Amino acid sequence: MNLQQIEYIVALDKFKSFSKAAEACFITQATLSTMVKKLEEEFDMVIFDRKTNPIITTDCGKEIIEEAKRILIHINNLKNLPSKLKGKIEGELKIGIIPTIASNLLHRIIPNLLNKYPNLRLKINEITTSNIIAQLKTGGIDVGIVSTPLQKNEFEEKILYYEKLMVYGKIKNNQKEYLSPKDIVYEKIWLLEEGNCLSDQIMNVCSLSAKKVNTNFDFKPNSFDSLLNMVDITNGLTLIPELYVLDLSKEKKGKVANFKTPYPVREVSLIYNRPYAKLRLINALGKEIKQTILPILHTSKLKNKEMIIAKM
Amino acid sequence: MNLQQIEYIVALDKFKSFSKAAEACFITQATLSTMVKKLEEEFDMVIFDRKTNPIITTDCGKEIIEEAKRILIHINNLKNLPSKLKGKIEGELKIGIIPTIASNLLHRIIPNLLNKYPNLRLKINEITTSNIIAQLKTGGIDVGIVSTPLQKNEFEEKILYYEKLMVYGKIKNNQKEYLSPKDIVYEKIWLLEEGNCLSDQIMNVCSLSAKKVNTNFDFKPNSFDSLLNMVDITNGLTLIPELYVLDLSKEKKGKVANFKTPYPVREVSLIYNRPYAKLRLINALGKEIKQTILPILHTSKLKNKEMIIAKM
DNA sequence: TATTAGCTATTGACAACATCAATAGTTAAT
DNA sequence: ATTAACTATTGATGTTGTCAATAGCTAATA
Repeated sequence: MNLQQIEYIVALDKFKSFSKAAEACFITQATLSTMVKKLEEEFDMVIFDRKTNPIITTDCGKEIIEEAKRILIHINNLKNLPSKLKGKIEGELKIGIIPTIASNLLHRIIPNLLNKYPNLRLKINEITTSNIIAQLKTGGIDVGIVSTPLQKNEFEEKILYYEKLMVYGKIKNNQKEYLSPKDIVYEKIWLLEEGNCLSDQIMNVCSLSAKKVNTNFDFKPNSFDSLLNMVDITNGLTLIPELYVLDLSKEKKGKVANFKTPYPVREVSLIYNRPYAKLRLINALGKEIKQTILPILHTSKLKNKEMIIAKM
Repeated sequence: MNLQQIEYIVALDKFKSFSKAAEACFITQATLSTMVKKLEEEFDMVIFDRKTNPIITTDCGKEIIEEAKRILIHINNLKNLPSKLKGKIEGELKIGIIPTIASNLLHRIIPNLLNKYPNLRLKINEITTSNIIAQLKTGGIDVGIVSTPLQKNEFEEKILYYEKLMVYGKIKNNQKEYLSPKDIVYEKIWLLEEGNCLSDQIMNVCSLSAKKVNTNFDFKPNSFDSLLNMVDITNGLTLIPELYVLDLSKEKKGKVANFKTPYPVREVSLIYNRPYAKLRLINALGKEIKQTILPILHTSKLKNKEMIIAKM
C-alpha cells in the first residue's frame, strides 16, 4: 500500500472510469489499472466491479474509500502544515545578549516584538560573550546577540547590523570630523571593564596596548553611563557605539565626534546552534531587529570599503 | 512524501535516536537518516535537532508529528478494514431462483440466513433460468440459483449440491428400488410446464421425446403440488427431486421410489457475474445453503460414479 | 592530546517498482 | 461483422528506497 494507490482508488471512485481517473491523477490508464489491481490483491478484496459501465464501487470498496478519503484529508493537512508553521511565532526563546548591545538595542525592539507575536515568551540574560558561547552549547540559551566575528567558528552567525564606533569626550582643536583612530591614542582613554569585548575591540581599533590605558588611575566601569561620567570629569575620551549615541541627551551628543572614513564599526550578530529547535523564533527575532535598527543607523548606508570591522 | 517517511519520523520522535528508530522500523540507520532528511527538505523545515543527544523534536516538528500520527492511525484502520469487511455480511442481495428449486430450498435456509445476518436484506425472484441469465446481465439480480450445467459458460458457477431425481407414482410390481430410467418410459409420465428446466432434464434422463409425453391429455402444471395430484388421479408417474420428497406427507412418501445406481441427479448451483459487487454476500449465501442442505440429502454421500448428472 | 565510544551523514551500488507506450482483450451497440 | 469504448497485459525504462561501508562529529576519558 502506498499513498498513490490511496489517491488512485479515491479518484477512481469519484470518476467511475479508469481513463478519466487516470487523467485526473496525471498517470496513464495502464498505470491506474495496475496500481488498483495491486491494492485489491494486497487487500484480497474487490474494490471496483469493472463489468459494468460506468464501473461500480463494491459495498466493501465504499468503506475502503471512506477510510482512504480520511487519510487523504490528513495527508493534505500535513502538506500544508509547514507553510502554516513557518508563519507562526510562538513559544519560549532564551536569549543571551552582551551588555554593551543590550543597553542600546533591547528597548528598541522588545515592545514591538511582543506586540507582534503575542504568544512569544522571551527570557533574556545579559551576560558576556564567553558565557553566551558556553550556554549555547548546554542549551541554557537558544540564541546569542554578540559582536562578531568570534575567534572560533563553532556557531551559525547571522549578521544583524554594523554600528560605527564614535568618539565621546573633549576633542582636541574642536575637530569634530575626520578623526583617525591614531589621532586619539595619546589622549586619556577610558574603557569598560576588562573582558568586555567592546573594550577589546576599541583597543584593537586604536592600536592601544592594555598597559597604556589608565596607568595612573584604574577604574573600570561596567556601564556606558558610568563610563561617560568618568570621561566628563577627567576630560578624557572613550569610544561608544552609534546606537548608544542616539540615546544620549542633546548636551552629551555635543561631545560626540565621528571618525573619518573608513569608519571603525562593530559587527552585531545573532549566533546559534543550527539547526536548532528554535530556528523559526530566531529568524523572527533577527528580522525584527534588522527592520527596526537598520533604518536608524547611519552605518547602514555605508559601503564595505568605508568600514573597518573591529576585531577582538 | 510517502508513507514510510511518515512512519519514520513518528518512530524517530518516539525513540529520539536514529539508530534505535531505524531498528524499530527494520531499516538501517543510513536509510532513516536519508529519508528524514528528504522529508525535511520537502517541507523546507527542520523537524529534528540532531545536535543534542538524545535528539530533540523541534516545536514545528512536534506539530508535524501530531498530524503524522493521525495519518498512521487511519492507515492502520485501512489495513485492518479488509479483514473486518470480509467477515461482515450486510446490504441487499437480489436473488433469482427457479421455481423447482425455490419450493424445496428457500424455506430451509431463509430463516437461518436472516437470523445469522440481521443486516442482510434479501430480494428473491422466482423466475426461469433464461430470465435469471438475462437479469444477471442487466444487474436486475446479483445471483441466480439454477440447475446446471448451462449451455453457455458465461457466468461463474458454484455448485451447491446434487439431488437425486426420484420416481413418484404407482410403481409396477411394487418395485421400490433398483428402477432404471428405462423402466418407466412406457408409463404415463407427467411433467411440469414446458420450458421448465426440470422437465427438460427428466426427458433427457428418461430418453423421452416431447411428442411421447402426455399425448392424450395435455396438462402442464406449474407446481409440484398440482403435478403430484395429477399423477395420483391418473395412476401415472413423475420424477421429483430429493429435497421435495423430504417435504412430502408420510402417505405420499410411500409412493416414492428410488432409481438404482447410478442415480440420475440434478446439479444445483449459484451463478453470478464475477467479480461482482456482492461477492461477499453470495459466498455467505452459498455457504449457508451447503451447510443446511448437504447433511439432509442422501445424494451428498454418493460418489461421482454413482451419479448421472441430468442435462438440459 | 590522543583515543575511544556513540552518535548522524554521506557515498556508491543495487534491487524493487511506479510508470509508460503499445497492444491485447472484452463488451455493447449497430 | 464491425465499430467504439472500455480495462488488462506486456516489456522497457527511469526513479528511488535500501543497504554496507565509511566518513565525520562530539563528549568523555585517560
